[in-house]
Amino acid sequence: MTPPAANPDRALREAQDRFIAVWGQMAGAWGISRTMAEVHALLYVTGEALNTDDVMERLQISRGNASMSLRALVDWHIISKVTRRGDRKEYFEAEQDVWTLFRAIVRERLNREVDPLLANLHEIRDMTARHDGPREKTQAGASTEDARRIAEHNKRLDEMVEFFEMLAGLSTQFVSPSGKGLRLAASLLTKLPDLPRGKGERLRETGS
Amino acid sequence: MTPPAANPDRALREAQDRFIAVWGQMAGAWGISRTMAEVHALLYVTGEALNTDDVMERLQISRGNASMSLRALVDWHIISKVTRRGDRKEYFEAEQDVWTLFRAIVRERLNREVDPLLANLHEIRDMTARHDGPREKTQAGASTEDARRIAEHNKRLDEMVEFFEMLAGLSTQFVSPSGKGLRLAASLLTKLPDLPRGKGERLRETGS
DNA sequence: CCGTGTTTTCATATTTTTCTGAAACGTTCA
DNA sequence: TGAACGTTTCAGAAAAATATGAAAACACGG
Repeated sequence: MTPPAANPDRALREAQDRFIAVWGQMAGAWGISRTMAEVHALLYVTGEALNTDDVMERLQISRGNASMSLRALVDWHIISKVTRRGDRKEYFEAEQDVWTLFRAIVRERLNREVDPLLANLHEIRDMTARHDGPREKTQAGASTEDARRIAEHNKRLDEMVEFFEMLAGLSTQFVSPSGKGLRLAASLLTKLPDLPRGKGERLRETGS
Repeated sequence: MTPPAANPDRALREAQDRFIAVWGQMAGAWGISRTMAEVHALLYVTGEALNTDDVMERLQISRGNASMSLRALVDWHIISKVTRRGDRKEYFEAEQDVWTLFRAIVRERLNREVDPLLANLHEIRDMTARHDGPREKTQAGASTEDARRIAEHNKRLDEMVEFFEMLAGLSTQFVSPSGKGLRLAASLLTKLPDLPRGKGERLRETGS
């Protein structure tokens, strides 16, 4: 499956290609398209600044596709445009620090996915806000039963909102200033086995 | 866009539908298909145990689709099969604790995505292992230049491997025993502003 | 304001993913 | 064993996501 590869150049090229393929498969995990991931992989793994034609050629994709993908990656802030004096072409290079890369991805997904989700959850929660207390019997029927079901519904939503707010807050820490939160995460790993529960700090209890 | 909804039942139903829609949009983020997410949302938001026909009807999907989705969700361990005495139908109910749900998802993605990725990265790293040191000039050409490029390549891969090993380790903590790691994460949030950097702590360890 | 080299756009084509529905397959109970 | 019920499978249909490529839009230098 992996022929020894005679000379260094060949080995390097093969390793790069394989990295690109593997990274491409992770596309789903990053929430980007396969090709985008491959373009990023190429830029990352070569460490060079490449132009659209380089990318087209190496990845065998169309100009339009390359252009779109590169732009999207720039929007994601994980590659950046580089211009060379005396050369009208635009070059692109990938962020080389893995942590920075990861931070950018988390930040972006936070903005694109978690924030909107939270907004929606809040709205949804409000839809049944007025109905939950032991209020008047809005209709004839079993208002008590209704109230119970709605109360449970609201509890579920509240828990979910709380959870995602926690997640968003945590991610923001991870992401913001200079990524110090991340280092923390790493250090956690090494000293976690016996975790330092700060104080009484129960965060809920969610009895099913 | 959101009519006040006269009676409680109606409000509840609308809130549920909207939750299902919103959750369905997050499907990509969880790495599952839209319908799967909707089915899960339905089970979660109603809090009831439903059978295939209930799901088909409420979501307006085919039997095959419902069956597939339910099974996949069971495989993901985020819903479970429930059998009722004296009823031949199979019912399904969703895990109601958000943290448990999240843990299940993380665990699953760890197994399905991160672990294979790490295996691949290691293999890829090995492809250029023999070429990196200031070794013999395998071929005629500029072996020094080759060596430099390969050394850089290896450095990039090593960093990436290290990163994902950290991530895998961290996630495992998050996920494993009884989710104690998660509680920790939450508490972090509340006391992070001034983070407790342990020591010089360069993350490393992880030797393959 | 042209000419040349480059990038962007976008309608159309292609590929991939997801869904459907009906047949095949189990199970249980008389 | 076989009728009644229920679940799973899967080939083909439908839908969604991606890619292509040629034309339009840009950007300069002259």
